[in-house]
Amino acid sequence: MSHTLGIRQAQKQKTRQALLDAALGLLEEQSLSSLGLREVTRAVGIAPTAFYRHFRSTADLGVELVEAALGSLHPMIESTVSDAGDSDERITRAVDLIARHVDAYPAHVRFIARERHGGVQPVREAIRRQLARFAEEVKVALAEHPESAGWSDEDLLMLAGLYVDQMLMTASQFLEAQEGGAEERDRVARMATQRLRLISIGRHHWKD
Amino acid sequence: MSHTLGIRQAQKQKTRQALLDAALGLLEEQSLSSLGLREVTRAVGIAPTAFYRHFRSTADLGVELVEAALGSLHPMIESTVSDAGDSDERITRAVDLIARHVDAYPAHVRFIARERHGGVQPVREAIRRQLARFAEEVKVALAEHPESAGWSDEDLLMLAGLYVDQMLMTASQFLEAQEGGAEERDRVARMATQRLRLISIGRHHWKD
DNA sequence: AATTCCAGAGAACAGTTGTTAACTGCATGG
DNA sequence: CCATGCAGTTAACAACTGTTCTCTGGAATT
Repeated sequence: MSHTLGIRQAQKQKTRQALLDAALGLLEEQSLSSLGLREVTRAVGIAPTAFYRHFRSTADLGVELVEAALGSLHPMIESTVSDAGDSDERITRAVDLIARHVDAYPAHVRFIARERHGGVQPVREAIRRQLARFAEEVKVALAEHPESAGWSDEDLLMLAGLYVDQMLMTASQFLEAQEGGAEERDRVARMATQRLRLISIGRHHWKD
Repeated sequence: MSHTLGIRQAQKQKTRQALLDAALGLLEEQSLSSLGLREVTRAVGIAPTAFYRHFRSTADLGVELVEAALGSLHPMIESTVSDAGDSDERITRAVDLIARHVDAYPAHVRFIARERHGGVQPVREAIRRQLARFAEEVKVALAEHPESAGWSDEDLLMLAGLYVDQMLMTASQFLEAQEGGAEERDRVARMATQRLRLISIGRHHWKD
């Protein structure tokens, strides 16, 4: 159905993706505000000037990285909240899902955690917008649960935001624990599980 | 009682403090990993080489900034948790305290939020250590409350960590809302209050 | 087949960076 | 009062940065 895009545009998208990947790699040990344009092109193996064919600046590249990173996170959120099952097993499954995601896309998680409060305003803004969108989706999903009867819209959004923040926090903690041994990761998993349990309990007694 | 420290060491500490302050100012619109040594000395008005009389590198300076920033935050934590009073008014007072702190030391708050997951490993480590210390203190304070009867040590630490993270999160949100109008700050305050309420409810029903 | 288009190369620009070395002047301790 | 110590200066280094302009080769269009 999609017509074959031509050799030309295909190559362009290929080097463009290479730039994004290289940047993500370099950002493992620095922040975006110190990432140099030449540094990225050197890692890809193209001339510095060719960078401008794809991005206006490294900040621009950063904004696109936000889409990529949070795009990969998006399906996870849905399956975390919307799915049914016992409350406790829903929680352990969510934590497990986060752990797997961190293992699969560590650079994405690191990028979001780092640049959410980072030194590049447009990137912060992009992350903030996407996370607000996530929270909105979670809110809608929560509203369908029977436990949410009598909840105000604002309180539902509060809870959704709490879940989203908690998810990011947990992901970042898994990332830090990645270097450490398996017992360190287990500790993070247990802590995160208990946090979610406490939130869940608070949620069920909210109406009192 | 403290003997007068001499003109010499006094001047040294003065320019040293000037370097720290200048760095904190420059870090409002960038991250530590892109902060240049020359940039800082230029802002202070001394020669670049004089920097080495005080710090080995900008990362070194960053570690000292952690002590300064979290030192100012330390007394706040105590008065947040340990003080008595009705649960609800304790919460609103805590949120108010956070808001005041952000107004008083915005650069400190920004620095911690930014560098907690930032690109400079020694600084991340320093922040992590200090926050762990905070959580430990909060845990001890919580253990004294009558509501904490029957809680395991690990669960108490989980709750303490949740409080600390929540405090930082709220502070960072107040900072973002600082540019916005008063209604934006009110929204943040309300959200934070409700989050703490939910956590408090979960805490009281934990034993079930 | 002839023409246009455009991703990437190459060279050059004015600045910037961290770090070294050898210095100066002044407060300090003997 | 004189010798030492040391915060800060000056000069110079090689290496790096973002950005502009001009050029080229091959795919795309006509």
